[in-house]
Amino acid sequence: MSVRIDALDRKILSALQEDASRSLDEIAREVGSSKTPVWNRIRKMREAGVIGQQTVILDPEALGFTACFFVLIRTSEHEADWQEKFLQVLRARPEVLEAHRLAGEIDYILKVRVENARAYDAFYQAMISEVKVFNVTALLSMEEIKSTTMLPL
Amino acid sequence: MSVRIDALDRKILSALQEDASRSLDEIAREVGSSKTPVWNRIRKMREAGVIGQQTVILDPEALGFTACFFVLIRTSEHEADWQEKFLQVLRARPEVLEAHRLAGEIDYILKVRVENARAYDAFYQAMISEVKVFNVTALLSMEEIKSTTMLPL
DNA sequence: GCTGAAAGGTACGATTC
DNA sequence: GAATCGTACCTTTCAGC
Repeated sequence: MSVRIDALDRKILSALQEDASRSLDEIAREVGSSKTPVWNRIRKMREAGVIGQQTVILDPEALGFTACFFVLIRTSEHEADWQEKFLQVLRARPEVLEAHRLAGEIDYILKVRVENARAYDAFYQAMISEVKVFNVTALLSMEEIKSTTMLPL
Repeated sequence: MSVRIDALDRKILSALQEDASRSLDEIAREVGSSKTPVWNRIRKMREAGVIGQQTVILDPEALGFTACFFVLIRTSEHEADWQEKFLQVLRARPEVLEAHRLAGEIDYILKVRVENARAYDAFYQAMISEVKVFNVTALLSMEEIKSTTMLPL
């Protein structure tokens, strides 16, 4: 499951994060190695799950997703059953891009991307009808200052 | 700049989001078209910026980024100069994966990925030394329930 | 663990309808 | 707007160092 990641691995990961469309040759040149070793390392890291999904970042605005909310949730329920149900609901809803369970007063935070405020309300109504929550605060994003998936390797 | 996105475009985007490593042939088959039109549409959407960076999702835990914080920031400063400085600071810091300017009482939210709590404190100290903020609340993630970059097309 | 080469597949552009 | 084809390049494997 786990792998030792050395300096060369980190360089490879960094290059892939930046632009996964480049050829092995280019990446090998950039990290100061050659094709085969780079390819073997990538394969191993894929198998180990260090490298996950290969994807493409789309422009949400261009596709009509003009509203982004961060949702702070408090609950009075802390049983395992309730939590399991809640996680299922979150995972099933594609507009929930991120969900974290938190330490402290606020129990959960969600990042929700939708077409507009009405679509958010539809999501909110659907969520509270499926699972009981104590308090919900929605923070509306006015401007996406920064958004990256790149870890600071 | 902007493009009309039709149903076929959406299918293509959806397929690319899911797995950008597949060949044109496979994608064409999946969306019910053939290579050339699919390729032309992808090229146009890339040029228009609808399709952005092609990347790889890495496992943060496997790479030692065990701490994730959501940071709620209030400021007393609302002049353009201050804001410009603040944005520069956020954009320059690679541990800030997301930053949004918000409507309402809380002015900004950040998502910060770091090695551990000590690294977060280093980030926090650095940030407040560079720019004046009124109030900062850090929410510590205990569990990443869900994390995706895929828009619900 | 690295190098080099070889085979099969793939992207991309030109051309044609 | 879509199919066919050709070339250059790219991925993947494997034998030898």
